[in-house]
Amino acid sequence: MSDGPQAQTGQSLLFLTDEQLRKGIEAMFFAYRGFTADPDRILAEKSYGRAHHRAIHFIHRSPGTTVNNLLSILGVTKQSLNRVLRTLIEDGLVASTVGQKDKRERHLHLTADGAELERALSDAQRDRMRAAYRKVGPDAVAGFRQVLEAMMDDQTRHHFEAMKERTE
Amino acid sequence: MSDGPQAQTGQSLLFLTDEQLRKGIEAMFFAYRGFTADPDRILAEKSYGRAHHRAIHFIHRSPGTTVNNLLSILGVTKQSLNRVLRTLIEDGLVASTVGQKDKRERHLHLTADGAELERALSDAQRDRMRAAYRKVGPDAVAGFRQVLEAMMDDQTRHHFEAMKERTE
DNA sequence: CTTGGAAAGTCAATAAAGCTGACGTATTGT
DNA sequence: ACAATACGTCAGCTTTATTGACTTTCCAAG
Repeated sequence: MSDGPQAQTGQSLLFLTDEQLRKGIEAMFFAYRGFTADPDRILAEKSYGRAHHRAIHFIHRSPGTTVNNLLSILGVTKQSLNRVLRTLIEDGLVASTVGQKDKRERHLHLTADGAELERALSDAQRDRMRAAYRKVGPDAVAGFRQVLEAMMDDQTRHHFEAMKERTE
Repeated sequence: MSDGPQAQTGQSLLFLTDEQLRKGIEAMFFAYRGFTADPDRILAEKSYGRAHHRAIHFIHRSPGTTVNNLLSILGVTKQSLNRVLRTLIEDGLVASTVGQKDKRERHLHLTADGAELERALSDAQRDRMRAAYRKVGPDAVAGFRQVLEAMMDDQTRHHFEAMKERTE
């Protein structure tokens, strides 16, 4: 699998042509679409959308998070998140409990059903990612992660780093 | 910048934990959002959306492409694409010409104005990607591209490969 | 203890972008 | 001649987002 001039190492990257960059842009577009395809199918069956998936994902990763916190991570408006959150709570996938220290806050957790759905969704994505990782090897994976982090907004990277520290 | 256990090379990848995979999933989410943020701002000014961006991008990359071809690349319905295409043609960014060989086909091209907008949009993304590439170096970039390609659907990768061959 | 502001929830209106289904027209190919 | 293809379009629907305005509850500072 020859990968074109940009894989020749070192020097060639100093001549980053628009064409090479454009291919990176497209790879990002196509890969992201493939990346969301599996969960989308599962979600469609339950008539949920990506918004629900994102909420479930971040509640799973940060149990007890507040609505405001979720808002700043997801970068959407309160109204948008609330519509999603309401259906998840009604359907018994997410539990909302009043804060002990600050009673204005609601702390969000996944219920057993919610955790089950989270599992199904992330299994699908993990399988795809695991397959990709296995295919290309650890060095490529390290590079992948480095580029992704470098492409994030500063504020976004801050969210990401903060969560990394919690678990790594 | 230590990058956790998965950067330790070789062996560690055989123990791909769910946590490590989940971080890859999130990095993908955050990076994609950062990646589309710049063009989104430009598009919002002209009251266009991402759908317009995608159409412009692929018409630029494959000048003279037909509607059906664009449909299969973008993976949307005829009606969805048509709504976007109509506004682009009305606004004078895209030209649609009747096919010479097969007069049922319409061949799509960017006008001067269309090319100008394409340039503005891709410049924003290229700058971000160039910055990321410069930051992490050529080996990481090669790995990045390899993982992205490995994550695509087979059919999608076929689109991507086909276009690669045209230019590389 | 009052009051300002923060956290959350909600109502209404709007928009972008996708979908399905049904049709019509021009053109091609069998 | 006739079926199939490529395109365009009409109508109606859904999801996901937006903004603006408002209420309730609650914390904390003056």
